[in-house]
Amino acid sequence: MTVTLADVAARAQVSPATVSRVLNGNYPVAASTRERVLRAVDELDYVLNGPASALAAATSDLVGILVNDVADPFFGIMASAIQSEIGGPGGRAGGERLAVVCNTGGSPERELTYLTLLQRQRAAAVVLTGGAVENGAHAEAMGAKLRKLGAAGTRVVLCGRPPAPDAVALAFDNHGGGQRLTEHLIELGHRRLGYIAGPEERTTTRHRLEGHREALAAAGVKDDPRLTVHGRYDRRAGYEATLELLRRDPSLTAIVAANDTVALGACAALRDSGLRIPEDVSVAGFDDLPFAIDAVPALTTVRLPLSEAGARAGRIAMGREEPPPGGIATVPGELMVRGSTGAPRA
Amino acid sequence: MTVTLADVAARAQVSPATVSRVLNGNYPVAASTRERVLRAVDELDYVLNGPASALAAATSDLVGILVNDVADPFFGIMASAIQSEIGGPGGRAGGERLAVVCNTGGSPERELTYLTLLQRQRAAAVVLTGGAVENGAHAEAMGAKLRKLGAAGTRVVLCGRPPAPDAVALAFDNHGGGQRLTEHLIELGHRRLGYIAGPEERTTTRHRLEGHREALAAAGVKDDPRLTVHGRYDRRAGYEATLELLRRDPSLTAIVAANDTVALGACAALRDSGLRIPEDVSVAGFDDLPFAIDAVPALTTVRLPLSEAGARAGRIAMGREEPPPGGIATVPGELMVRGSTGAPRA
DNA sequence: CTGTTAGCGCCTTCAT
DNA sequence: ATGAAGGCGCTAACAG
Repeated sequence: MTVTLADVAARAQVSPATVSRVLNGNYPVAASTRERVLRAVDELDYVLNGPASALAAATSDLVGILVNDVADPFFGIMASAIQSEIGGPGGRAGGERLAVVCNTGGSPERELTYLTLLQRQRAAAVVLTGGAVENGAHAEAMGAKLRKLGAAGTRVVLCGRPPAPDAVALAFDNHGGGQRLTEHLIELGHRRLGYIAGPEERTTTRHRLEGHREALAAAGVKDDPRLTVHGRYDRRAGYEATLELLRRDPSLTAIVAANDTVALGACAALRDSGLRIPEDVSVAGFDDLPFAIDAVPALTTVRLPLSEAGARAGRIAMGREEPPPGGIATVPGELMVRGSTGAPRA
Repeated sequence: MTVTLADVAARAQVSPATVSRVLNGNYPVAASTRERVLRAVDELDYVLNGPASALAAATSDLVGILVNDVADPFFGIMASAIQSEIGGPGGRAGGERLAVVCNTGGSPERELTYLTLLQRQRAAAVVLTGGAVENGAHAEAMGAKLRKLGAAGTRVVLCGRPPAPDAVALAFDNHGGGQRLTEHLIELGHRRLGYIAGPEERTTTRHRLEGHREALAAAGVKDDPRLTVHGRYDRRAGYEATLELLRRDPSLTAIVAANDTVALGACAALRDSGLRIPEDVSVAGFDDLPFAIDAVPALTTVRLPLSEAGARAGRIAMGREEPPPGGIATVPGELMVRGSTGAPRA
């Protein structure tokens, strides 16, 4: 029924092994023979059987990419960049590798489940993106799983995620970025700053928040715990948290959001409350997603090189670039000062 | 070295066949036996070999998703929704299916290449998203490829893509949406409308543009060809096209953009030109991506139910929902009137 | 450079 | 309800 390698071999009058060699191109084959084989492949419209090939060779052309949610540009951009680097020569059968994108929704259980599924597929590599959940038990389970993957020959790379044993890590400098952002606001003269943080248990949330607090402390600004509100990393959380912050302290002059999406929600809440940005309240985000520049006024934020980091993670995962020394690199963020922040009202 | 099914069988003191049956759960096994097997699996930390399993069973747990670029929320949202529906029971070994996301960049060649790669993987299903390129030769090659996939047992679903033979299609009503949008502007009193279209050869571009022209014709507004500019589906194209349109006709009072991203670029260009929205020039987009509502003023656009359509495509691809009658359904868009459109200046 | 020979690890009739 | 046996399609030594 379906055409197999043996059929091709018969038609080209060579052995199956030779056909395999031509297809994989990792072995010398006479030009004339190759020609004949390729013609037979074409005539028979033969398509290699991936599973069979993977079974025999004990490797596959699949690369796993774990994200919270591809619908979120933060992850979509990284996934896209990773993917752009996993193709190319070096692999089996044409060097084309497929990206398996897994939406974990940030759930530790799903992360583990997907890693097992990728292990089952004998994935060539796995890239985990975004912050991790802080939970001892889970961290341990995760570490064990990553170790097993590594032992099975799957390269593991963390992208925008804090370092972990047994994995190469490209970590974003969330701490430093958060710090510089708040320093910027303090320099502008702000003293009453509201902070809309992400979910409590995530590393990203904690690091950005710690940077913020450090900047406050360094400037001798007292950190009023009532001015920090936690919520999810989405627009609605930003909207509601802003209303809450305004309720708690109508005199605040700036709002720092966990990320750009949250910041947009904050802007909407401020507008709906009749407050001008930045005349009445300054707003800052984090990430510098594409839409940040189109906010009105344009959003002051910390630019993370998502695309560059993703591409690099992809290359490392493919063994096309050396891992950073010690297996860990910190990717800095860049403060982007735009129109949404200004001097506080008098 | 690596634990195999036989190892599990030995430890549980049953035959490999029994272990297989327990793992796949599609065959009666005594509760006590199952118990023993599962314990052995656990103790040995056994992980099924996907390729071997796929080879023997002649099916895989992979589902292909073709997109232009996951970094674009338009595609990211659909990919995310599709993915959310491909898991669940019904499949092999736990029913978890993996999504293989393929960035085609809109290139016909890459589309074909990825389809071959998915065919090679014996993918359980493939969902193609977004508009198609209009090109006879390519359409034919594509049709042939889809037919082969279908013949090999891979379910093929088109999502937000015009119908094609041998595939179930959920098509967006780009034509109708484009038409209603322009009708809206005409009703507001606009007569000089600039149109920023997408790339020439794409179905999405053509359908939206035709809807626009039809609305113009119906209202007896002459369609000045100089007021239509083609460009890519990105912000920069919108920016540049807007400057070009303003150059060609400074008297225009409205700009209709190919999509929301392009519309943001248009807004930026207008602001930079010192023009107010909508007092001087109205702007409209298409898609209603999440950021559209946060534009200032909020963007009038046509809402496409990307998430709903993606979810439905995913269910159909998994055989969990009946395909629409005739294999074709048209998904309507909804006109969202917001602040970026208003009456033309006097 | 090419053919021969064994599996890779699992599923699935066919018996029992 | 369980076991035995063959083969899924390909690759990787090993010869030649």
